[in-house]
Amino acid sequence: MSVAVKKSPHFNDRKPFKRPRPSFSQNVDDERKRKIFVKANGPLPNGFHKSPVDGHLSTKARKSLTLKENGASSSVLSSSGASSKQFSLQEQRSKLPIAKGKDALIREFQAHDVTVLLGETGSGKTTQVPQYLLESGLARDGMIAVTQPRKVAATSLATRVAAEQNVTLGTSVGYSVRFDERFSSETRIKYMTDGMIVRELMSDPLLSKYSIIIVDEAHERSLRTDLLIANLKTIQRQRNGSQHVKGKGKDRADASNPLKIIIMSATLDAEKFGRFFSGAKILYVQGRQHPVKIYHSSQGQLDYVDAAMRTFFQIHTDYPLGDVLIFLPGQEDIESLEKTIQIYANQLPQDRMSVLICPMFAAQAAGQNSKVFLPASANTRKCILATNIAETSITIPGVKYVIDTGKCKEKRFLARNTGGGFDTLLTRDITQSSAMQRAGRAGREGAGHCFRLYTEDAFKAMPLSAEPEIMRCSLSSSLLQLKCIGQDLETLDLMDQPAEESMKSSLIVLFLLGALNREKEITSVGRQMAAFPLEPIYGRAIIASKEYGCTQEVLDIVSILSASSKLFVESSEQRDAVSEARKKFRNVCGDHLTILNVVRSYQEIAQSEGKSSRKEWCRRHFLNERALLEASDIRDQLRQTCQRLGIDHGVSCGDKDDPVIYSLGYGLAMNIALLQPDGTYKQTIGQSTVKIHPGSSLCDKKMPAIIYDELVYTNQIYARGVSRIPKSFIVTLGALKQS
DNA sequence: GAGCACTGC
Repeated sequence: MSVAVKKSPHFNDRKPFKRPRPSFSQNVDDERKRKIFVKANGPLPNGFHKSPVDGHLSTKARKSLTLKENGASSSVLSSSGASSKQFSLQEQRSKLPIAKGKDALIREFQAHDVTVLLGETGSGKTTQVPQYLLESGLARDGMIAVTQPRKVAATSLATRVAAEQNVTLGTSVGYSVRFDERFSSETRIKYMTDGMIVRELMSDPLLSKYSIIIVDEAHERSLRTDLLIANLKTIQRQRNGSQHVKGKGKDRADASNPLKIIIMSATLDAEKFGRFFSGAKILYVQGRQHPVKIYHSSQGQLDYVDAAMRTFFQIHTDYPLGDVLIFLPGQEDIESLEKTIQIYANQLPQDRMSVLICPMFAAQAAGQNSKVFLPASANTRKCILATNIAETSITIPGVKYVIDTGKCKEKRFLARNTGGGFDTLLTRDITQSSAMQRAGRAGREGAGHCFRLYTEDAFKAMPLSAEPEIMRCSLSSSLLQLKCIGQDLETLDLMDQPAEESMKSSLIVLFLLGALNREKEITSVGRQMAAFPLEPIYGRAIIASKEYGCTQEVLDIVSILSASSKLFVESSEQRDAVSEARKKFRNVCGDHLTILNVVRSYQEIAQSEGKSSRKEWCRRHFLNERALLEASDIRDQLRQTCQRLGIDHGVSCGDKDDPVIYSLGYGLAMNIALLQPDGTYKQTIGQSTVKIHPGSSLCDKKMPAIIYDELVYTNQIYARGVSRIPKSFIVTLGALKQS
């Protein structure tokens, strides 16, 4: 396996790059001095074990549990006719760290209404606990919901657990995510996204179908997880409250339907969940991970891209075969590092392992991203340059070495008192839990190494975990949803309360959109907006499209805008070809109608051509077909909502542009900027000077007035998704606002 | 002339 390499690489000193960069030196001693790592002596940082530890369960600073060994097979499984494959699944189950604590766990779940279960990766808690609960009968006749922040997690976990239960997916074990669900009346364990169950709150405020709700990955503190947890606390009080009051309890319809809550989280921040649910039992399960040796840089690295490059070649020359995963904040750094590594790799001696570079980031075309999953040819080391996409969303096999720059990009909403605000997208230091997660990526298949391009002191200075999303995103969508079920952000018992400015700004936004009245009560327009699974601004645009007779067009545009994949794929290599291909769809009005042109052209192709020529057409025009396919799912869903609300989704304005712009204008009424004499644009609400984003079709165009989808601050404040709008219409909108 | 982490309904 291991390949002998010479001690010192003979790289020449040519500096083909703009960035000032210390190069590898040419003699051995110098090179050793330049190594930027010290071996980790003493205790490893939190969360890493030098050797795998067998699972056990313990309570911290509470009475300890007596552990009972559990038999190899468990009684819940329908064992009749179990195949050998099934048998080996059971064997695997019983070997999971959590299996030893099974009986103790069940006892604790039985005794407590709320349990906080802390477990490291590989403990098996997410797949096993729901099955333990089911077999113990604790769920009674109700369902067990297991919530996940991500769709893929929900579906793949359900598939796994159905296999372990030896049932067909969708029978007793199922899942429910947007656009995809598999469950039936007999479903007892349902994996679902947290967004899905928050939506369910609107039709069933007590979530009465579920007798146990397990909130997984709670430490991620996603917006929807936080909203769910807050609601669960009140729901539990309502459903269980009367239990303890004898006599009176019988009057309540739901007294017979108590709710158990299990919060699952990584180890950090445990106490906080415990405090929030006073009286919650906190349990710990140890995980099973291969050991990862962590090295910290002996001094801070100002130029982390350069440091990553040097570290990569240090690994490449000194360490045996195994792929390297480098975490970088964004596309720009990835592309720059890709070039540098490639140039040096080309100069490697013939007898050395060769290097295969795989860049990976969300905006990249899907085909390029999937390259990382293919095994590299013999004697080749894969070097994966990735954003945070590889931290939680995607697991790459074969990674043995991780290089962590300690940086990531973070989107943060800056609320304004005037209503709305803008997003910032800036590079910042990661958190300790993120650093541990990144390091863990080296220990998926065997022992690994993680090289941190920051000092141990810098690690200790990092915040433990990320600030909850609710503290740093726009709240208008959540506020509207809460208003629908008679709740308010201000009165809801949240784990962390968002800043007052942020709540105020979202109130103003919803008021200006006509979703709330002056008394902060939800209006009928507001209810309609909330029915759409969209940002309120786009819900408003659809409602306005009814008046302008262009619902079909607005649905087409809004579906693309709310798809998660980008419509236009990035390819830095063929920038000219891309802009040439894009010209074909360009509409003078701007980006929204350009999108509409793309959708219409694609629909034409889709009607007459087969799957493969559709694909080819997209490739030729540098379009991301995934975005178009996803948008078509979203459009179907929006059409259903329209139908429910009595909006005719088939109404079209044909080739007219103005009705579409006007409808969008209703939603984007706060997102208007006017051209200044000096050629810049200035917001009509708020004081900021904004620039049209270079990716926009209106970039460098001078329009008297524009509407935009969003503002993003990077180096300047950029308006993205821009269309021109007649000044006279702004007056109309303004007049409407006052009425 | 200049750029965009990741989710979710």
